[in-house]
Amino acid sequence: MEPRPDASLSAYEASCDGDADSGAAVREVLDRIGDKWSLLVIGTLRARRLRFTELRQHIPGISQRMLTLTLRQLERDGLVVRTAYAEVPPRVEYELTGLGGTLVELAVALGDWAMDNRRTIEASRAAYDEVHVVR
Amino acid sequence: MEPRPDASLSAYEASCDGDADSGAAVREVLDRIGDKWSLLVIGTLRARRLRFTELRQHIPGISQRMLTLTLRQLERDGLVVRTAYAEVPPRVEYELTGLGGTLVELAVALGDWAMDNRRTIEASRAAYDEVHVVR
DNA sequence: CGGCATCCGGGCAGATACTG
DNA sequence: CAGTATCTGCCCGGATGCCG
Repeated sequence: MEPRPDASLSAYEASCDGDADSGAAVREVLDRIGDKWSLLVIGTLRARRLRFTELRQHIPGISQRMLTLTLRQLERDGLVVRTAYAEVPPRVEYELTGLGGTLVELAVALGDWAMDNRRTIEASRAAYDEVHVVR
Repeated sequence: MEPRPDASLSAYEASCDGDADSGAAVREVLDRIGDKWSLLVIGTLRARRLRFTELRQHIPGISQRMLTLTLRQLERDGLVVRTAYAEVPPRVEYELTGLGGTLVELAVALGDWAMDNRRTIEASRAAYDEVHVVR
């Protein structure tokens, strides 16, 4: 399929216009970047390339396993490049690709949105629970 | 997707600057909107309020259960309002709140990004698999 | 129509141990 | 240091049935 001819036509609108598999494509990509860690990893790499352990320290709560798996997926999708140096001890660095660079802005924007609105969301949750709690 | 007034300080930077739980807050919110369906639901509601069944039709592949659960979470977070009409047969409509409206732009931007880059990503995956496939 | 309750299977993700 | 390998538990999410 050709790139969208009309820039004002969003993916959601396009997916309503009879292009059956474009919606599926959006979901497929959204599944990848919308998982638990991908956006966080991408956002953490916004400034500079980082080593595996550095990356892990900047993302509290991620396990070694999940960081490895997430990085493999991002590498496969062409969002991140992995560079291993033949040294002892080994050193591996990760950095964003050009494609990853176009996504990092959105990742940071989402992170900022989360920061800006977390108080509001917490309050909303508390209010909701106040009403819906099962006593 | 307007940058914040103090555009120099992103959430990621802030989370590196000693505010220990801001990173956790970002992850918490990202967990919510970064799940399988939330962004899709929000994006689908960008134009107008929709009934439950309409929503479901616009999001192929979502089960009734997951749509219900997703809508409950979004309602709890104050991103969506649920309006039930006392009619027979019953009618329930969902629409974005003001807060949800600020997020929908990011959701659409992500969807557009996914659409614009899906070819590239597919190619990257194919190339990666070509090298890494286990024969 | 728009749910909720229940069951259940697969895979996601943590913990641990081991390796180049 | 930067991973793999393996086991395991548990939660996500689909299917089904029932209800207001």
